[in-house]
Amino acid sequence: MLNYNHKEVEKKWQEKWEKDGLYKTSEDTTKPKYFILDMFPYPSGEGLHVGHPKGYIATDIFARLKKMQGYNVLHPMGWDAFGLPTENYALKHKVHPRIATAKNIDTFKKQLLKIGFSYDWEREINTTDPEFYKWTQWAFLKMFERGLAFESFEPIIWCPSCKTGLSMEDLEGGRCERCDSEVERKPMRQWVLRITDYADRLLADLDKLPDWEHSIKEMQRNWIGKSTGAIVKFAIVDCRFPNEKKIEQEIFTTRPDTLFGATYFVVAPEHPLISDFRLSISNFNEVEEYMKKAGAKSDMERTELNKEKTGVKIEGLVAINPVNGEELPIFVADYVMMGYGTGAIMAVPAHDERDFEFAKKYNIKIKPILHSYLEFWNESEKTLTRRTVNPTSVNSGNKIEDEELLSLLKQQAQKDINKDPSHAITDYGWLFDSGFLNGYYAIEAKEKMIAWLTEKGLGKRAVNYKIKDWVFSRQRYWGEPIPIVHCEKCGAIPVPESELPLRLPDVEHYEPSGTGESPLATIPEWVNTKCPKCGGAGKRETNTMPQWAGSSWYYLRFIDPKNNNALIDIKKDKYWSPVDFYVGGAEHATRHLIYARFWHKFLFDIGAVNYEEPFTRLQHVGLIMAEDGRKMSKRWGNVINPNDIVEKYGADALRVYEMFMGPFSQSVAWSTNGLVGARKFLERIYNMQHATRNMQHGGGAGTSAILNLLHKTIKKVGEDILEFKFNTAISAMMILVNALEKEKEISRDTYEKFLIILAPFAPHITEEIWSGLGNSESIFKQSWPKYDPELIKDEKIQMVIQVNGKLRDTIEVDANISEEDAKKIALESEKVKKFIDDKEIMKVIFVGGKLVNVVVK
RNA sequence: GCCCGAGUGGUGAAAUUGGUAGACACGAGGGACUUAAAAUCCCUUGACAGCGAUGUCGUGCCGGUUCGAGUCCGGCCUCGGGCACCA
Repeated sequence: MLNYNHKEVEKKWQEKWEKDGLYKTSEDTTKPKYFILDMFPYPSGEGLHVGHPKGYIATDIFARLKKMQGYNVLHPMGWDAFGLPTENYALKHKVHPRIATAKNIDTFKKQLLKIGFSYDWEREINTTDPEFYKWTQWAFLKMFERGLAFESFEPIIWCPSCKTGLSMEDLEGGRCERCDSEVERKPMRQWVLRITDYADRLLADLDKLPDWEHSIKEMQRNWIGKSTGAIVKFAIVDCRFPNEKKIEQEIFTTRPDTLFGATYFVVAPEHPLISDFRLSISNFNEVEEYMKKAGAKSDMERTELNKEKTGVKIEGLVAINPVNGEELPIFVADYVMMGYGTGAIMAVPAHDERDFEFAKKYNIKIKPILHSYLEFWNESEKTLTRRTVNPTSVNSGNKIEDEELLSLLKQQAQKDINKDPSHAITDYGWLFDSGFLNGYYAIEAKEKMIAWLTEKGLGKRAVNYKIKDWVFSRQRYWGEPIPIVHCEKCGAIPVPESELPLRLPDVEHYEPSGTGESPLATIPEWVNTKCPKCGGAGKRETNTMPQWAGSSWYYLRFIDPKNNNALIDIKKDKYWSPVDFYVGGAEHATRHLIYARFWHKFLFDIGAVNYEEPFTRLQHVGLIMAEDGRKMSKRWGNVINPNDIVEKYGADALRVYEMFMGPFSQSVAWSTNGLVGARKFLERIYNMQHATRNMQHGGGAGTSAILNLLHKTIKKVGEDILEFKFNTAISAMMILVNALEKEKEISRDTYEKFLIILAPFAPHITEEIWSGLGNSESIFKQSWPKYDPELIKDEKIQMVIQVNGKLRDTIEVDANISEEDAKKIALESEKVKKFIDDKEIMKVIFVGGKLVNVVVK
């Protein structure tokens, strides 16, 4: 038996490929292109574990296939290296983040190189490289020019442990995603990107991405969270002067059709209305106390305590319902959020669960105004039947004119609310007690109400999004400096493009101040500068950009990594963009992938790129769990380093095993036994060289059964790779190997074709065998074998014979057997006869090339 | 609570438009080779009954459509993911 020495072989070929520039990207634009991209890693201090390369292996196999099929393939790698994890690591270990980053990248790269990826390392990028972040800053300035980047003074989310402001996307369950601390609200100056301006396009264009996974699109839709409804103006009146309208307070509602059912009005504890009217509020002390209590609660507590709603009635003020002039009591309650809509709502307890709960607790009137069904008691059968009142049974089809029917619906609604509170939830139905909306169905009533409000100037159609503008500044050191100078005379002035990159100063101390000031603020020689506009004294912006800045556009730079004049050459972008296939973790669905789509659309708007969406096809990679079923983590001590696996079993075994584990996007637990299986599979292939040793090149095509199987395998492997079904591709190759092993001799041609289709999975061992067979050119310069459609046709098939759908016999017949012959053979089968002997044959069903089913009674 | 997705052997899993359920692999059991072990090779391996041929049952549960359902429809249950007082 030959002994396969993976260590020697893998090293040999990795050096040779590197020396020959085998993976250098071709710029021959006459060929079709394919841009296949991994989400570039964040080089942490911990190095890669075996789960990380899973996606990289998949894209590598795909890239190699595409290259062998004649495409110009762009398959690059780089480093997303700015941000808190490195900075915290650096503080802890007392090394400068720059040094730590360089060290971590070195570790990561060494790990990746051992696995034998076909990356074009000449295009390697690093977000912390000034030549790279020059363009991150440039894009920021372009946004600033267009008012998309602006300074805001609204309170933001602050992580006391990371000592920085965060964006909505940086939270996980209301806590800091990075350190799991409870976050606070902190009023401070910050830079914000107006991503909400793009919310509608980000949502609508998801429909233009058919090759994105459904689940990820769904997550983005939920995150953007579009609601359509109306803004309605309520007058706020001081009870002492009922005829004097103080102000108009707007509310947002998705259900303007239920305006007649509003029985109270609520404002968020942070709402300015309260302090503006403090003199009108007779119980201001009580209200103020509630506001303080609510303010002391973190966002976490506020949502966790959602079982019991709290609030305080504001005495001395009422809100006037614009549709009927009714006076509504006003409450302050923390179930209404300042950050969504207008921070004030009309409450319709009969048709909203939350309002219902609150109204019950504080004894507020619950007034139903719509319902959809009636119940009838059948005395003889003693049953209660529920009948939905449907539009067709009603007059013209869309409006109930019958007063009696409406009054029955009203009685039913009242009955249901008294009986079972769960009936009180928002429901669609026919309206009553609603003035001009009486008799209409809710959906139409909504439109009628919007039209009415608009006409009277009391409101208008409105859209609200859950997505918030992107808080874009961090009060930390390790990030891109924001290229702005503050001048007392001129305000915030952009650093001129010619001065980019604005380099991050190299300093000894970069500890966060914790006060909301960036560590950069402590370096006077850096902070103090001239105003680019007036030349007077100016101070540099000291906040830095968040970790997600560079990753929002990095993929473009791979196309043109060394361009000094532009972010990307528009012609090169035209050829290579968009990314044809993007593979990475699902955890980026609502952060990186939304940010990148936003930046890309912006770059498109300013004419910097040609296409509106950056990623055509998107696939998420399933996690690899530890053997104990938990996540691999230092904390559990169950991390497996790919270096150890490569050392012991070889990179090819690792690659084949990770692709064979199960469906690509599913998470699976690591199994060393399974890995050993992959290694054995490769050894068997290596040892098969014996059987081919004496064969002449191109000689002996092999038996027809083997040829048939070979061509079926070529077809299946090619198709499965394109669909990311690597597990079944490998299984097909295993079936072929099992069959080849049973042969005394293997044709050289068959063996070589098989090696080529295996090569993307196991590049080292196949290249070694390939060269050992006397081939001087790399196996990766071969073109992907074509299967012969004639050869994969089966002449004989196993025809299944069923009786009443149950398998009773299988008989080998000609593949193109006629219906008549098939039925005849089926009925003559001894096994079948046993089951139809004493029965009447009702019919016989024939499915060509598959089966005969005899139906008997 | 709301929105997605998924439930198949001891395990990871396969299964064109509805057409042989469990491919392929791991594990387990048995055997060959060996002084012995490892490695390798061969056989068995969904459950139940049977010496066997074979039969019955079987894709989370209940029901339906169909000659025929893992696959389609209706109603549940469980698990995973996302969002979470978003008006």
